[in-house]
Amino acid sequence: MKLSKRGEYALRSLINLGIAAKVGRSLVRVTELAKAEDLPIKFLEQVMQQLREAGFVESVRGKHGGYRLAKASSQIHIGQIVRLIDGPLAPIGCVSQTAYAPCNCPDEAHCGLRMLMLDVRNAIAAILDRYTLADVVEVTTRKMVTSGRALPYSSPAEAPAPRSKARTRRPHAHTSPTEGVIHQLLGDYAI
Amino acid sequence: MKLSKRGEYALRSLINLGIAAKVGRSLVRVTELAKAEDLPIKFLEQVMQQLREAGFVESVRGKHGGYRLAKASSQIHIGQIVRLIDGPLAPIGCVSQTAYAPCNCPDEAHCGLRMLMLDVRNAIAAILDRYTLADVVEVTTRKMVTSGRALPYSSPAEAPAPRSKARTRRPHAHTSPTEGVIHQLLGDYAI
DNA sequence: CTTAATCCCTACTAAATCAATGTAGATTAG
DNA sequence: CTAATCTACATTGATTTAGTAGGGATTAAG
Repeated sequence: MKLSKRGEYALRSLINLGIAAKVGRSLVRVTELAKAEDLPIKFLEQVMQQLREAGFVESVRGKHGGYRLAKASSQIHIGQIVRLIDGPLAPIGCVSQTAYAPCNCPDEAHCGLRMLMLDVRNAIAAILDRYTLADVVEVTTRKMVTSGRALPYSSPAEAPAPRSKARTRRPHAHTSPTEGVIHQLLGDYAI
Repeated sequence: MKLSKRGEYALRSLINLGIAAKVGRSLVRVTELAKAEDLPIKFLEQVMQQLREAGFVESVRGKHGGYRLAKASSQIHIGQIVRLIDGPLAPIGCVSQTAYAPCNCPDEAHCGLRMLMLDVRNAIAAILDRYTLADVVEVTTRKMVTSGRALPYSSPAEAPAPRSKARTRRPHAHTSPTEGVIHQLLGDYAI
Protein backbone atom coordinates (compact mmCIF):
# COMPACT_ATOMS: atom_id res chain seq x y z
CA MET A 1 0.00 0.00 0.00
CA LYS A 2 2.91 2.26 -0.69
CA LEU A 3 3.00 5.93 -1.46
CA SER A 4 5.73 6.55 -4.02
CA LYS A 5 8.68 8.82 -3.37
CA ARG A 6 7.28 11.02 -6.09
CA GLY A 7 4.02 11.30 -4.20
CA GLU A 8 5.77 11.90 -0.93
CA TYR A 9 7.92 14.63 -2.44
CA ALA A 10 4.89 16.27 -3.99
CA LEU A 11 3.08 16.35 -0.68
CA ARG A 12 6.10 17.57 1.25
CA SER A 13 6.65 20.36 -1.22
CA LEU A 14 3.03 21.38 -1.17
CA ILE A 15 3.12 21.50 2.59
CA ASN A 16 6.12 23.78 2.36
CA LEU A 17 4.33 25.99 -0.11
CA GLY A 18 1.36 26.01 2.21
CA ILE A 19 3.52 27.15 5.11
CA ALA A 20 5.09 29.79 2.90
CA ALA A 21 1.68 31.08 1.88
CA LYS A 22 0.55 31.20 5.47
CA VAL A 23 3.61 33.17 6.44
CA GLY A 24 3.28 35.65 3.62
CA ARG A 25 6.07 34.41 1.45
CA SER A 26 4.90 34.66 -2.12
CA LEU A 27 7.40 32.50 -3.99
CA VAL A 28 9.63 29.58 -3.12
CA ARG A 29 12.37 28.27 -5.40
CA VAL A 30 12.70 24.60 -6.19
CA THR A 31 16.14 24.61 -4.67
CA GLU A 32 14.67 25.83 -1.41
CA LEU A 33 12.00 23.20 -1.43
CA ALA A 34 14.57 20.55 -2.18
CA LYS A 35 16.91 21.71 0.54
CA ALA A 36 14.14 21.96 3.12
CA GLU A 37 13.34 18.26 2.82
CA ASP A 38 16.61 17.05 1.34
CA LEU A 39 15.19 15.96 -1.99
CA PRO A 40 16.97 15.58 -5.32
CA ILE A 41 16.51 18.85 -7.16
CA LYS A 42 16.09 17.66 -10.70
CA PHE A 43 13.63 15.02 -9.68
CA LEU A 44 11.65 17.52 -7.68
CA GLU A 45 11.58 19.83 -10.69
CA GLN A 46 9.70 17.15 -12.59
CA VAL A 47 7.26 16.72 -9.77
CA MET A 48 6.62 20.44 -9.58
CA GLN A 49 5.93 20.49 -13.30
CA GLN A 50 3.34 17.81 -12.83
CA LEU A 51 1.72 19.77 -10.02
CA ARG A 52 1.73 22.88 -12.16
CA GLU A 53 0.20 21.15 -15.18
CA ALA A 54 -2.53 19.84 -12.90
CA GLY A 55 -3.21 23.34 -11.59
CA PHE A 56 -2.20 22.91 -7.98
CA VAL A 57 0.74 25.28 -8.12
CA GLU A 58 1.76 28.13 -10.35
CA SER A 59 5.20 29.31 -11.22
CA VAL A 60 7.04 32.50 -11.98
CA ARG A 61 9.95 32.15 -14.33
CA GLY A 62 13.22 33.96 -14.54
CA LYS A 63 15.36 35.41 -11.84
CA HIS A 64 13.50 35.69 -8.55
CA GLY A 65 11.10 33.10 -9.87
CA GLY A 66 9.64 30.23 -7.96
CA TYR A 67 6.48 28.38 -7.09
CA ARG A 68 3.39 29.14 -5.09
CA LEU A 69 0.08 27.42 -4.50
CA ALA A 70 -2.39 28.10 -7.28
CA LYS A 71 -5.34 27.93 -4.91
CA ALA A 72 -6.09 28.14 -1.22
CA SER A 73 -4.57 25.25 0.66
CA SER A 74 -8.05 24.51 2.00
CA GLN A 75 -9.10 23.82 -1.57
CA ILE A 76 -6.44 21.21 -2.15
CA HIS A 77 -7.45 17.80 -0.91
CA ILE A 78 -4.70 15.33 -0.24
CA GLY A 79 -6.55 12.66 -2.16
CA GLN A 80 -6.33 14.76 -5.31
CA ILE A 81 -2.59 14.90 -5.08
CA VAL A 82 -2.15 11.23 -4.34
CA ARG A 83 -4.42 10.31 -7.24
CA LEU A 84 -2.55 12.62 -9.56
CA ILE A 85 0.85 11.23 -8.72
CA ASP A 86 0.20 7.65 -7.70
CA GLY A 87 -3.08 6.79 -9.33
CA PRO A 88 -6.30 5.49 -7.77
CA LEU A 89 -6.58 5.05 -4.03
CA ALA A 90 -8.29 1.69 -4.41
CA PRO A 91 -6.16 -1.39 -3.75
CA ILE A 92 -7.72 -3.15 -6.73
CA GLY A 93 -9.33 -1.73 -9.84
CA CYS A 94 -12.78 -3.18 -9.30
CA VAL A 95 -13.37 -0.97 -6.26
CA SER A 96 -12.01 2.25 -7.65
CA GLN A 97 -14.48 5.13 -7.83
CA THR A 98 -12.32 7.21 -10.11
CA ALA A 99 -10.79 4.51 -12.31
CA TYR A 100 -12.94 1.43 -12.18
CA ALA A 101 -11.68 -1.61 -14.00
CA PRO A 102 -13.34 -5.02 -13.85
CA CYS A 103 -11.38 -7.70 -12.07
CA ASN A 104 -11.09 -11.22 -13.37
CA CYS A 105 -13.22 -12.77 -10.70
CA PRO A 106 -16.21 -14.64 -12.10
CA ASP A 107 -18.81 -12.55 -10.31
CA GLU A 108 -18.14 -9.31 -8.50
CA ALA A 109 -21.39 -9.52 -6.58
CA HIS A 110 -20.23 -12.65 -4.77
CA CYS A 111 -16.70 -11.55 -4.22
CA GLY A 112 -15.93 -11.11 -0.54
CA LEU A 113 -12.45 -9.95 -1.39
CA ARG A 114 -13.89 -7.14 -3.42
CA MET A 115 -16.11 -6.02 -0.57
CA LEU A 116 -13.23 -6.07 1.84
CA MET A 117 -11.12 -4.02 -0.53
CA LEU A 118 -14.02 -1.66 -1.04
CA ASP A 119 -13.97 -1.03 2.68
CA VAL A 120 -10.25 -0.40 2.52
CA ARG A 121 -10.65 1.99 -0.37
CA ASN A 122 -13.39 3.86 1.45
CA ALA A 123 -11.32 4.07 4.60
CA ILE A 124 -8.40 5.53 2.71
CA ALA A 125 -10.56 7.92 0.74
CA ALA A 126 -12.39 9.00 3.88
CA ILE A 127 -9.12 10.34 5.17
CA LEU A 128 -7.34 11.57 2.08
CA ASP A 129 -10.42 13.18 0.56
CA ARG A 130 -11.53 14.73 3.81
CA TYR A 131 -8.37 16.46 4.83
CA THR A 132 -6.85 19.26 2.88
CA LEU A 133 -3.42 20.70 2.57
CA ALA A 134 -4.58 23.39 4.98
CA ASP A 135 -5.22 20.75 7.62
CA VAL A 136 -1.81 19.22 7.24
CA VAL A 137 -0.14 22.62 7.24
CA GLU A 138 -2.08 23.57 10.34
CA VAL A 139 -0.96 20.48 12.20
CA THR A 140 2.62 20.91 11.11
CA THR A 141 2.91 24.57 11.99
CA ARG A 142 1.05 24.16 15.24
CA LYS A 143 3.47 21.47 16.29
CA MET A 144 6.35 23.71 15.36
CA VAL A 145 4.99 26.62 17.30
CA THR A 146 4.28 24.61 20.45
CA SER A 147 7.82 23.35 20.46
CA GLY A 148 9.11 26.85 20.06
CA ARG A 149 10.67 26.65 16.69
CA ALA A 150 10.39 29.36 14.10
CA LEU A 151 8.36 28.72 11.01
CA PRO A 152 10.39 28.55 7.84
CA TYR A 153 9.96 30.97 4.95
CA SER A 154 9.74 33.98 7.23
CA SER A 155 9.71 36.40 4.39
CA PRO A 156 12.91 38.40 4.22
CA ALA A 157 11.59 41.29 2.16
CA GLU A 158 8.23 41.41 0.63
CA ALA A 159 5.95 40.03 3.29
CA PRO A 160 3.26 41.87 5.26
CA ALA A 161 3.97 39.96 8.48
CA PRO A 162 1.79 36.92 9.18
CA ARG A 163 -1.35 38.38 10.63
CA SER A 164 -2.50 36.01 13.30
CA LYS A 165 -5.15 34.70 11.04
CA ALA A 166 -8.58 34.36 12.60
CA ARG A 167 -9.61 30.75 12.63
CA THR A 168 -10.58 29.83 9.14
CA ARG A 169 -10.99 26.12 9.44
CA ARG A 170 -14.24 24.38 10.19
CA PRO A 171 -13.96 23.01 13.72
CA HIS A 172 -14.03 19.26 13.00
CA ALA A 173 -16.34 19.05 15.96
CA HIS A 174 -18.40 15.93 15.60
CA THR A 175 -18.07 15.81 11.87
CA SER A 176 -15.72 12.94 11.50
CA PRO A 177 -16.23 9.26 10.90
CA THR A 178 -12.51 8.57 10.96
CA GLU A 179 -11.12 9.97 14.13
CA GLY A 180 -7.41 9.65 13.93
CA VAL A 181 -4.37 11.60 14.92
CA ILE A 182 -5.01 14.45 12.56
CA HIS A 183 -8.53 14.85 13.79
CA GLN A 184 -7.38 14.93 17.38
CA LEU A 185 -4.75 17.51 16.66
CA LEU A 186 -7.05 19.75 14.69
CA GLY A 187 -9.62 19.49 17.45
CA ASP A 188 -7.05 20.56 20.02
CA TYR A 189 -7.72 24.26 20.35
CA ALA A 190 -5.31 24.77 23.20
CA ILE A 191 -2.40 25.71 21.06
CA MET B 1 -2.10 2.11 -2.77
CA LYS B 2 -2.14 -0.99 -4.88
CA LEU B 3 -2.43 -4.59 -3.90
CA SER B 4 -0.21 -6.64 -6.18
CA LYS B 5 -1.55 -9.39 -8.40
CA ARG B 6 0.47 -11.76 -6.31
CA GLY B 7 -1.35 -10.58 -3.22
CA GLU B 8 -4.69 -10.72 -4.92
CA TYR B 9 -4.05 -14.25 -6.13
CA ALA B 10 -2.96 -15.32 -2.68
CA LEU B 11 -6.14 -13.98 -1.13
CA ARG B 12 -8.39 -15.42 -3.82
CA SER B 13 -6.82 -18.81 -3.41
CA LEU B 14 -7.08 -18.71 0.34
CA ILE B 15 -10.74 -17.82 0.05
CA ASN B 16 -11.23 -20.81 -2.17
CA LEU B 17 -9.43 -23.02 0.31
CA GLY B 18 -11.62 -21.55 3.02
CA ILE B 19 -14.76 -22.42 1.10
CA ALA B 20 -13.40 -25.89 0.44
CA ALA B 21 -12.72 -26.40 4.13
CA LYS B 22 -16.19 -25.21 5.03
CA VAL B 23 -17.73 -27.62 2.59
CA GLY B 24 -15.74 -30.59 3.76
CA ARG B 25 -13.36 -30.82 0.87
CA SER B 26 -9.99 -31.71 2.29
CA LEU B 27 -7.62 -30.96 -0.57
CA VAL B 28 -7.66 -28.66 -3.57
CA ARG B 29 -5.17 -28.87 -6.41
CA VAL B 30 -3.36 -25.80 -7.69
CA THR B 31 -4.89 -26.38 -11.11
CA GLU B 32 -8.34 -26.17 -9.57
CA LEU B 33 -7.52 -23.00 -7.73
CA ALA B 34 -6.10 -21.52 -10.89
CA LYS B 35 -9.07 -22.48 -12.99
CA ALA B 36 -11.59 -21.22 -10.43
CA GLU B 37 -10.21 -17.69 -10.66
CA ASP B 38 -8.50 -17.90 -14.03
CA LEU B 39 -4.98 -17.42 -12.75
CA PRO B 40 -1.70 -18.49 -14.35
CA ILE B 41 -0.87 -21.87 -12.89
CA LYS B 42 2.88 -21.69 -12.61
CA PHE B 43 2.70 -18.27 -11.06
CA LEU B 44 0.11 -19.43 -8.58
CA GLU B 45 2.34 -22.36 -7.65
CA GLN B 46 4.94 -19.90 -6.49
CA VAL B 47 2.41 -18.01 -4.47
CA MET B 48 1.18 -21.18 -2.82
CA GLN B 49 4.75 -22.07 -1.90
CA GLN B 50 5.10 -18.75 -0.20
CA LEU B 51 1.89 -19.29 1.72
CA ARG B 52 3.06 -22.74 2.72
CA GLU B 53 6.46 -21.56 3.89
CA ALA B 54 4.70 -18.95 6.00
CA GLY B 55 2.46 -21.60 7.53
CA PHE B 56 -0.90 -20.50 6.21
CA VAL B 57 -1.49 -23.55 4.07
CA GLU B 58 -0.19 -27.08 4.04
CA SER B 59 0.26 -29.39 1.13
CA VAL B 60 0.04 -33.05 0.29
CA ARG B 61 2.34 -34.19 -2.46
CA GLY B 62 2.00 -36.83 -5.05
CA LYS B 63 -1.02 -38.04 -6.91
CA HIS B 64 -4.24 -36.85 -5.27
CA GLY B 65 -2.20 -34.17 -3.58
CA GLY B 66 -3.23 -30.59 -3.09
CA TYR B 67 -3.47 -27.77 -0.63
CA ARG B 68 -5.54 -27.03 2.41
CA LEU B 69 -5.55 -24.34 5.06
CA ALA B 70 -3.04 -25.02 7.80
CA LYS B 71 -5.21 -23.37 10.42
CA ALA B 72 -8.78 -22.34 10.97
CA SER B 73 -9.79 -19.59 8.60
CA SER B 74 -10.81 -17.54 11.63
CA GLN B 75 -7.18 -17.61 12.68
CA ILE B 76 -5.92 -16.14 9.44
CA HIS B 77 -6.12 -12.37 9.38
CA ILE B 78 -6.11 -10.70 6.02
CA GLY B 79 -3.48 -8.25 7.16
CA GLN B 80 -1.07 -11.11 7.75
CA ILE B 81 -1.39 -12.23 4.17
CA VAL B 82 -1.07 -8.79 2.69
CA ARG B 83 2.01 -8.10 4.78
CA LEU B 84 3.55 -11.40 3.80
CA ILE B 85 3.08 -10.85 0.10
CA ASP B 86 3.13 -7.10 -0.35
CA GLY B 87 5.00 -5.84 2.69
CA PRO B 88 3.93 -3.29 5.29
CA LEU B 89 0.46 -1.78 5.19
CA ALA B 90 1.82 1.69 5.92
CA PRO B 91 2.02 4.09 2.99
CA ILE B 92 5.41 5.32 4.19
CA GLY B 93 8.02 3.62 6.32
CA CYS B 94 7.98 6.07 9.19
CA VAL B 95 4.45 5.06 10.17
CA SER B 96 4.84 1.32 9.85
CA GLN B 97 4.25 -0.67 13.04
CA THR B 98 5.80 -3.83 11.68
CA ALA B 99 8.64 -2.40 9.60
CA TYR B 100 9.44 1.08 10.80
CA ALA B 101 12.02 3.01 8.87
CA PRO B 102 12.87 6.64 9.50
CA CYS B 103 11.90 9.06 6.78
CA ASN B 104 14.16 11.84 5.62
CA CYS B 105 12.05 14.60 7.05
CA PRO B 106 13.99 16.77 9.50
CA ASP B 107 11.71 16.08 12.44
CA GLU B 108 9.04 13.42 12.59
CA ALA B 109 7.33 15.05 15.52
CA HIS B 110 6.47 18.09 13.46
CA CYS B 111 5.54 16.25 10.32
CA GLY B 112 1.89 16.68 9.47
CA LEU B 113 2.29 14.38 6.52
CA ARG B 114 3.48 11.64 8.80
CA MET B 115 0.46 12.03 11.06
CA LEU B 116 -1.89 11.94 8.13
CA MET B 117 -0.25 8.80 6.81
CA LEU B 118 -0.36 7.32 10.28
CA ASP B 119 -4.11 7.76 10.17
CA VAL B 120 -4.21 6.08 6.79
CA ARG B 121 -2.11 3.20 8.01
CA ASN B 122 -4.32 2.77 11.04
CA ALA B 123 -7.45 2.85 8.93
CA ILE B 124 -6.10 0.17 6.65
CA ALA B 125 -4.85 -1.96 9.50
CA ALA B 126 -8.13 -1.55 11.36
CA ILE B 127 -9.81 -3.37 8.51
CA LEU B 128 -7.23 -5.84 7.35
CA ASP B 129 -6.15 -6.87 10.83
CA ARG B 130 -9.70 -7.08 12.12
CA TYR B 131 -11.23 -9.29 9.53
CA THR B 132 -10.18 -12.84 8.97
CA LEU B 133 -10.36 -15.22 6.11
CA ALA B 134 -13.41 -16.69 7.82
CA ASP B 135 -15.20 -13.36 7.52
CA VAL B 136 -14.46 -13.04 3.85
CA VAL B 137 -15.44 -16.62 3.21
CA GLU B 138 -18.64 -16.09 5.13
CA VAL B 139 -19.58 -13.06 3.07
CA THR B 140 -18.72 -14.77 -0.16
CA THR B 141 -20.60 -17.97 0.52
CA ARG B 142 -23.58 -16.18 1.98
CA LYS B 143 -23.88 -14.11 -1.15
CA MET B 144 -23.67 -17.24 -3.24
CA VAL B 145 -26.32 -18.99 -1.22
CA THR B 146 -28.75 -16.08 -1.30
CA SER B 147 -28.48 -15.92 -5.05
CA GLY B 148 -29.11 -19.63 -5.28
CA ARG B 149 -25.85 -20.81 -6.64
CA ALA B 150 -24.13 -23.93 -5.46
CA LEU B 151 -20.95 -23.61 -3.50
CA PRO B 152 -17.89 -24.92 -5.28
CA TYR B 153 -15.79 -27.83 -4.01
CA SER B 154 -18.79 -29.92 -3.14
CA SER B 155 -16.76 -32.90 -2.24
CA PRO B 156 -17.23 -35.75 -4.67
CA ALA B 157 -16.03 -38.57 -2.46
CA GLU B 158 -14.50 -38.13 0.90
CA ALA B 159 -16.64 -35.48 2.55
CA PRO B 160 -19.04 -35.84 5.47
CA ALA B 161 -21.55 -33.36 4.02
CA PRO B 162 -21.36 -29.77 5.28
CA ARG B 163 -23.12 -29.85 8.58
CA SER B 164 -25.01 -26.59 8.79
CA LYS B 165 -22.41 -25.24 11.10
CA ALA B 166 -23.69 -23.53 14.22
CA ARG B 167 -22.67 -19.90 14.16
CA THR B 168 -19.02 -19.80 15.00
CA ARG B 169 -18.26 -16.16 14.38
CA ARG B 170 -18.44 -13.48 16.98
CA PRO B 171 -21.44 -11.32 16.12
CA HIS B 172 -19.68 -8.05 15.23
CA ALA B 173 -22.38 -6.39 17.28
CA HIS B 174 -21.11 -3.00 18.37
CA THR B 175 -17.52 -4.01 18.23
CA SER B 176 -16.43 -2.15 15.18
CA PRO B 177 -14.81 1.21 14.66
CA THR B 178 -14.79 0.81 10.90
CA GLU B 179 -18.25 0.00 9.77
CA GLY B 180 -18.05 -0.82 6.14
CA VAL B 181 -19.60 -3.20 3.71
CA ILE B 182 -18.13 -6.29 5.25
CA HIS B 183 -19.36 -5.32 8.67
CA GLN B 184 -22.86 -4.72 7.37
CA LEU B 185 -22.96 -8.04 5.61
CA LEU B 186 -21.65 -9.98 8.56
CA GLY B 187 -24.16 -8.27 10.79
CA ASP B 188 -26.99 -9.20 8.48
CA TYR B 189 -28.38 -12.28 10.12
CA ALA B 190 -31.31 -12.61 7.77
CA ILE B 191 -29.62 -14.87 5.36
C1' DC C 1 7.87 -51.51 -11.01
C1' DT C 2 5.99 -48.25 -14.01
C1' DT C 3 3.27 -44.45 -14.91
C1' DA C 4 0.73 -40.44 -14.19
C1' DA C 5 -0.47 -36.81 -11.26
C1' DT C 6 0.82 -33.77 -8.23
C1' DC C 7 3.64 -30.55 -5.43
C1' DC C 8 8.59 -28.52 -5.12
C1' DC C 9 12.56 -25.87 -6.60
C1' DT C 10 15.43 -22.94 -9.31
C1' DA C 11 16.35 -20.15 -12.88
C1' DC C 12 15.19 -17.00 -16.36
C1' DT C 13 12.94 -13.03 -18.69
C1' DA C 14 10.14 -9.27 -20.68
C1' DA C 15 7.95 -5.30 -19.39
C1' DA C 16 6.85 -1.75 -16.44
C1' DT C 17 7.84 1.42 -12.89
C1' DC C 18 10.71 4.11 -9.97
C1' DA C 19 13.98 7.35 -8.93
C1' DA C 20 16.61 9.74 -10.51
C1' DT C 21 20.38 12.45 -13.82
C1' DG C 22 21.80 15.21 -17.81
C1' DT C 23 21.58 18.63 -21.25
C1' DA C 24 19.90 22.33 -23.27
C1' DG C 25 16.43 26.00 -23.86
C1' DA C 26 13.23 29.97 -22.43
C1' DT C 27 12.34 33.77 -19.42
C1' DT C 28 13.17 37.44 -16.35
C1' DA C 29 15.63 40.89 -13.05
C1' DG C 30 19.10 43.70 -12.57
C1' DC D 1 24.59 41.11 -21.03
C1' DT D 2 24.52 37.93 -17.30
C1' DA D 3 22.95 35.17 -13.71
C1' DA D 4 19.15 32.93 -11.78
C1' DT D 5 15.41 30.52 -12.40
C1' DC D 6 11.74 27.61 -14.47
C1' DT D 7 10.81 24.35 -18.74
C1' DA D 8 11.37 20.50 -21.72
C1' DC D 9 12.92 16.33 -23.13
C1' DA D 10 15.98 12.41 -23.26
C1' DT D 11 18.49 8.87 -20.91
C1' DT D 12 19.69 5.65 -17.43
C1' DG D 13 20.20 2.17 -13.77
C1' DA D 14 17.86 -0.34 -10.33
C1' DT D 15 14.03 -2.60 -8.80
C1' DT D 16 9.67 -4.76 -8.98
C1' DT D 17 6.12 -7.17 -11.27
C1' DA D 18 4.17 -10.78 -13.49
C1' DG D 19 4.94 -14.13 -15.30
C1' DT D 20 7.37 -18.64 -18.07
C1' DA D 21 10.29 -22.77 -18.34
C1' DG D 22 12.16 -27.00 -17.06
C1' DG D 23 12.93 -30.29 -14.44
C1' DG D 24 12.97 -32.97 -9.67
C1' DA D 25 10.66 -35.32 -5.73
C1' DT D 26 6.76 -37.75 -3.96
C1' DT D 27 2.79 -40.49 -4.02
C1' DA D 28 -1.33 -43.45 -5.70
C1' DA D 29 -2.78 -46.83 -8.61
C1' DG D 30 -2.35 -50.42 -11.83
